[in-house]
Amino acid sequence: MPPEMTEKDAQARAAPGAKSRSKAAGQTTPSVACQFCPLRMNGAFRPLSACELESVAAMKSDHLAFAPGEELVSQGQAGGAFYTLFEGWAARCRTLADGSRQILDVLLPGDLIGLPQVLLSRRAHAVRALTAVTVCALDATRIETLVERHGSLALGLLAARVEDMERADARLTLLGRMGAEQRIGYLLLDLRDRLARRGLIRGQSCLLPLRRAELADAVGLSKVHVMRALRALRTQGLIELRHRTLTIPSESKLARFSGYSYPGSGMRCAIL
Amino acid sequence: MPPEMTEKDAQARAAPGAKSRSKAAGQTTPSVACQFCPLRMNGAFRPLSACELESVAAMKSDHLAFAPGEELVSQGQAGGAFYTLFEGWAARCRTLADGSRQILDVLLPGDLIGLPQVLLSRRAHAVRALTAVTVCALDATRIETLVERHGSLALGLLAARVEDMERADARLTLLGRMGAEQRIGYLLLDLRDRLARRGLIRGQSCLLPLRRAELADAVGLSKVHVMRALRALRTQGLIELRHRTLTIPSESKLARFSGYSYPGSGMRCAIL
DNA sequence: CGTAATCTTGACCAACGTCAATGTTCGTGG
DNA sequence: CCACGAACATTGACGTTGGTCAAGATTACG
Repeated sequence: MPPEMTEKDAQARAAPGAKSRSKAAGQTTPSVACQFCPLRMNGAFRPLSACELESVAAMKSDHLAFAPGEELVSQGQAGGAFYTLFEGWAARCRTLADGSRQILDVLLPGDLIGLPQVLLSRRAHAVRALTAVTVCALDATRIETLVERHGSLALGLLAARVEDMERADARLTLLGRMGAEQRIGYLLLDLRDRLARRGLIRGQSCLLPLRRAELADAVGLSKVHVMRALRALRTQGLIELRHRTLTIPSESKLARFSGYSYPGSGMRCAIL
Repeated sequence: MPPEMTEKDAQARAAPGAKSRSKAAGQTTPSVACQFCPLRMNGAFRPLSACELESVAAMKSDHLAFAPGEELVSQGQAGGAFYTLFEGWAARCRTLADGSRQILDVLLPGDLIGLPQVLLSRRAHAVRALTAVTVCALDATRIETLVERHGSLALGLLAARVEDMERADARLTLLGRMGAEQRIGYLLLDLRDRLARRGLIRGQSCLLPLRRAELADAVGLSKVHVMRALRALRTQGLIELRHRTLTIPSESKLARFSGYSYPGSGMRCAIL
């Protein structure tokens, strides 16, 4: 079952799409104040009191940009990068000794990046930009006072982690007990749903910047088999995916097919 | 890939080993004070200040016993069971519509049970006793004041969740990118290691109460294929598993084989 | 317009699931 | 203490899912 890698694949995924781009890692760009954060206005975060929001805003130290393919956090070393993803897509992923890769989760705007390093001073996985990305850099040292001062914010942060854990459980079940077509269907629905809840899409179509190889790494299949599953789903009229555009004609139909169930009134990340 | 189920299997796993046992669900048994908790004395938990320990001890409301096969928490409904596993083994697991089952994690003494219900008022998975089990029942309503009063305890709780997440990531990689023998080897090492860090085993052998079917549900394989993998591991001299007794001659050899890496100075659950 | 990356497909092979039959262990009642 | 039966463990034979290889079509982008 371990899908081995060719020389070519390995070098392709080192920086997909990014060739000789001169934009270097973590460029500072014009900042956005938390109080006027469009994500927060969209209801992507749980509502905060004025006082809490002030403390959160004080944590933001910078606004950085990364090119597609760049690593925001790399596997193995210690250190304290701590971000909120503001714009674009990223992936938490783990690379094995044999070069094969598992995408642990796809990160969307509003998701927190780097909590493990902050709390555990260890990083078992990397975070890589899938598209061009901007992030809010957070001052990790302030998290202690934040938690001490705002108990309800700490609870919210905890609840967000627990919710992440539930999503992780769902993915585990997906890989352990479900077939290729269901895996793909589930992943696509999950992404669509998360985007929708953050007010980032409207119609029944949306942009899906993931390549086939990345889909494969996310659901634990080979690139070729992902193709087969996609074709099967298309044949059944469940999805349409061409030119990076995903269309799901009937969300409920696909949900039934892939065993996806809608999460409760989910508020996601706790802070910006 | 979805391992379907026979009629017989389904009814077997409903209450494995427990037939007409009269011991009912959640019997109260003699309690143990947190201050003298043997687990804490073994260093299973992160050290607490006297003040913190007092608050934690105040949360403990009862000490309950469950028979093997009983559900401590059942899938789907709302409600606030909140425990620390004190003695015995349990499993978080999710049952699919077709009757197949995924074990999301094996719970050992010291692990927290029920945080999702407390924080999310939703339970996407059940928790089932694998052996006879006793738990410390916690008063869920007190968690808010606990977090507000003891910031460092809240951070610890958060860190423990993040650490859990890392283990979940490892399991995902396991199912997505590794073969049957590696999956089994990894699971066994992980269990052994967690037991050892809590001072629950000493030699190179230990009791492994998991049945073959449960191993299978944990690593996303069929019962039969688990057998094949076990045989292969035994042939290679990596493990010996007979009569519920697991022996790992060379931990480092098995670790190398299965891609297992030892976690940092891990302190696990934050409270009792 | 040309080159490299990605997508797509077919043919073939390995890993894993399913079915079914036979031992083994263990608890229970005689 | 022994005999019985019900889970549980183990194994072989065979079918299905998914991986690998390799070639061509299409797209993205300079």
